[in-house]
Amino acid sequence: MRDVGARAGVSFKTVSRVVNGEPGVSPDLTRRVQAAVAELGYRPDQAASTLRRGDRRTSTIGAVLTDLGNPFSALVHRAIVDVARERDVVVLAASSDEEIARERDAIAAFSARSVDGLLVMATDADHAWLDEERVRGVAIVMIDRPARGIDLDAVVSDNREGTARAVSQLIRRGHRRIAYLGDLRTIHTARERLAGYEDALTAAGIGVDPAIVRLDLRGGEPARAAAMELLTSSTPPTAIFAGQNLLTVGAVRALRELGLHHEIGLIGFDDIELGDLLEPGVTVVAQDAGEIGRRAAQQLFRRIDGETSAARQRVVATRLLPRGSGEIAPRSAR
Amino acid sequence: MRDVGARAGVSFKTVSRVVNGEPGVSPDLTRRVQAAVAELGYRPDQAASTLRRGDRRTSTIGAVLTDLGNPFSALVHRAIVDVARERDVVVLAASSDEEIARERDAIAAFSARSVDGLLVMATDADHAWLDEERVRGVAIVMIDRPARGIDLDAVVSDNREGTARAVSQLIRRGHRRIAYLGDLRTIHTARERLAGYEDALTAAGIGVDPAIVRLDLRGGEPARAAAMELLTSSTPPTAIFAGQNLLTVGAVRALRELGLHHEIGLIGFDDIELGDLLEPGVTVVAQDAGEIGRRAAQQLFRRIDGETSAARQRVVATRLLPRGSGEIAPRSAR
DNA sequence: CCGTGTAGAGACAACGTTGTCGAACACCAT
DNA sequence: ATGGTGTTCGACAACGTTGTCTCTACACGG
Repeated sequence: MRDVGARAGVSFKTVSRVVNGEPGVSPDLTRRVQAAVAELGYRPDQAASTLRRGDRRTSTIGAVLTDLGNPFSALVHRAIVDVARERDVVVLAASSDEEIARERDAIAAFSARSVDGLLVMATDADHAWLDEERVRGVAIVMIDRPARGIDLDAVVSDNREGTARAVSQLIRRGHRRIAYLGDLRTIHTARERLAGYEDALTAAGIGVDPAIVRLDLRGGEPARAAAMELLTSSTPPTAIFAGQNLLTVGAVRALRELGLHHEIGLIGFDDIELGDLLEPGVTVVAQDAGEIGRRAAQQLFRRIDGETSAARQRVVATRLLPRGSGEIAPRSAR
Repeated sequence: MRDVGARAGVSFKTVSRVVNGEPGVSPDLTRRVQAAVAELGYRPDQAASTLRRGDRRTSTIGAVLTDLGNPFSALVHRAIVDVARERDVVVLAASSDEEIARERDAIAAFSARSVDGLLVMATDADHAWLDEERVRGVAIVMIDRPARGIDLDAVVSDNREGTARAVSQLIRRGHRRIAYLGDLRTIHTARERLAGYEDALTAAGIGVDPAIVRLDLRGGEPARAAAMELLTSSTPPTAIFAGQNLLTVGAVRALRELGLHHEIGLIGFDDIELGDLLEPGVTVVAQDAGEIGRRAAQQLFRRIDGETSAARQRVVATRLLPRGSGEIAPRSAR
């Protein structure tokens, strides 16, 4: 700035005025300063500017997602970045891999860089410590899962209802013995989906048989193994509900291996790519990842802009996409 | 810092020393300062620190990818963030959507925040202007595509060779009439893959028939339409090579619709999820997205650490994954 | 012709931090 | 007792900006 001022024959303060479009600079000087800026390739330092300015805004937000490589997180992230771009805000992102330590490290790193806001896909732990950040003036909105131990905005899917609707459909088709494959019970959404499964069975007057409920499955391979075991047991299920996208893929693999993909009903939670091209197509409860990211980001910016209403949980509806596998009736009902 | 100093009964400079672990502070004072830091919940301001420090490092880098929601970009991004995390560096990310204006906006936004380095999946335009950033001291490594008009490090797939190998395999199976579906010719990798296709045909003494080469296809639907047209023409191809993941999906859909998926050969560039579960499995030339992101990030940090050797292009090998569709022989050769 | 108002520009301080220097003090050898 | 040498700390300036105040010059009205 000093150099630009020297070149234009003005003080550096006048350069500041021109750069920020403040009124009260004569057209003549404005032109000269702009020329000098262009010649020297000067660009203002945003960090120094925020340091001095009153509002202390960095126009930067942070997003902590479970796994940036997972399609669901990736779509959420993309939506966040798109909303942020409209406001000339940039986004820092990190993967927590469901580990609280990583999540805290990421938030600390973002906080040290004075982000204006945080979007967090929370691991399963008490999040009361987030209050420290809030006190510092950081806006926070939870994504996909509410926070425990602190009252914060959240944007989530209707995990429980979506799952219940899907399981009810299996029941309507005649299934009575429906197995459940679930992710880590420490994950809030996994618990919600399990509850939805139980809701549907209970509502239909069918008890929950713990023998065909397999939980804490982490990824496709454990899910495949669990499904194999269930299907080859003496009292196999006639349908399977898989509570997460990778688990659904594992179940598909097991059904293929056993040649049962046209016999056993299957519905998965969360869409899987090309699910419609498989034989049969894989029926899923699809989440709207883009909508979740978008609404969370919008809410975050409302908070950053000073909205002070009570924290609120917003639910984004899931959609049941019938593609074949979920419409298979049990042999007994054909 | 001032407050912490007051509380501990020392000057704020001593607090700075303790916080930064500088030697020469008595154990007694160190303890008192640490206690005060904890009590007040003090955390240093990274921006102010960088402003004052000599090296001007922000421990922040920026990544401009084509589409953060696309699985390929997402995996690259994830790998970058993982490498950065080991060095306590955070990552800003943006989608360019192949638009040069968006790319420049993103880079300008990152630059204003004084990133230490940039990773760029370049749109097809002259990138000589990137020199401005380099002059400012920003390290730059190109991802997936080299930069035009400026000599910069790059980490890319062996698009041309990978495609040639795959097309050669189709030829070995007996195919003579192999159609090509390609993305925008403005994209560097799309041109390389097309060249690989031509290489393989030429090497086998088969001419390139422009009638079965369809270019500038943007996404799955145009690809499906093009494949439908080709397959229903009077002289249809016996095999298809699809030059991008979404185009491959489009081709699969067309083949399904026509019931030709067990008749016509198909190989796609870039892996598609569940490609192995389709009937037949989809043979692809798989890129190692994680490796590309990892190596690019590592090279970037070497530059940030001061490596000054000449710019170099690194090639990450692709792998041909035979899954069925690429091993179908033409009717004439059965 | 003088006083007053106003536009335009610069001087200065401050944001939170770190680099540099020097002051105060303790300790040791002479 | 004297001088030298560390050790420990604080005062001060500076990083690149912006907010506030002040100063100058000029136009205008009475």
